[in-house]
Amino acid sequence: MNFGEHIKQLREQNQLLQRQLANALEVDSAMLSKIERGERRAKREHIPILASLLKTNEKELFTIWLADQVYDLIKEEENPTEILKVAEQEVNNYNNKTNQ
Amino acid sequence: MNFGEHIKQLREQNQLLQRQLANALEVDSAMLSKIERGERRAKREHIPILASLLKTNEKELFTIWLADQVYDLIKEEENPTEILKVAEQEVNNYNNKTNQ
DNA sequence: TTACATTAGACAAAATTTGACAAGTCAATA
DNA sequence: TATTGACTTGTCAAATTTTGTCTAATGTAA
Repeated sequence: MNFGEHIKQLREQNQLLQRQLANALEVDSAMLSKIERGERRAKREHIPILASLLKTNEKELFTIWLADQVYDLIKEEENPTEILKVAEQEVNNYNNKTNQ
Repeated sequence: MNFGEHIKQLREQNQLLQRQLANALEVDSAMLSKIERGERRAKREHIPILASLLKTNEKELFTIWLADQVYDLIKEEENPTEILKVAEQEVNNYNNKTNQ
């Protein structure tokens, strides 16, 4: 489930209209439509507002939001999993350096 | 090992100067210095040139190059590993959809 | 000192992203 | 069939980000 679909699903569960979410985020509803379809990106500061309105966990939503951007970066490549693996090594490597 | 450090190491192994690599990439050497220090990003079309001059595997270098961008995206976050995990689920999910 | 390699800062140019607006589709219903 | 409301689409200028050069600085070895 990518970010946009996720938002859409939660929005429908909560019986909200795009217009209402859009209003809360201070964008027009065309913009929210784009966000749901992944044509535009929600802003970082939109996440807490969305989490609150959609009654979902903010950290989790934030994680999905960022994971979506990671996915965008690698989805067209032939070895996306390998790329993620290397990125993870970087993360672990950095953790080792700072935590010792 | 991030992309810049990697390039630098290979460059030194091959006893090349920044100026020489820069020349091949058609940028000035200040630019190559920035690339090595991660202050600027190499272009996609730089990768094959670098792989060739540095006598290293192009695909692998390309993977490191992209992994670096992924890492940049998540390194400041508190749960980078979790973000990668979610991104990987996306990848797998998409593979399932298209391969069945 | 001189020469050469590398780095740093500033800045304009280029590229990308953003978001509003207007017009469009679609479905429900009067 | 006309209307209304929800959502989508295309366009475009504005805003933001990224890029790469230039100049000056720093480091270093002869």
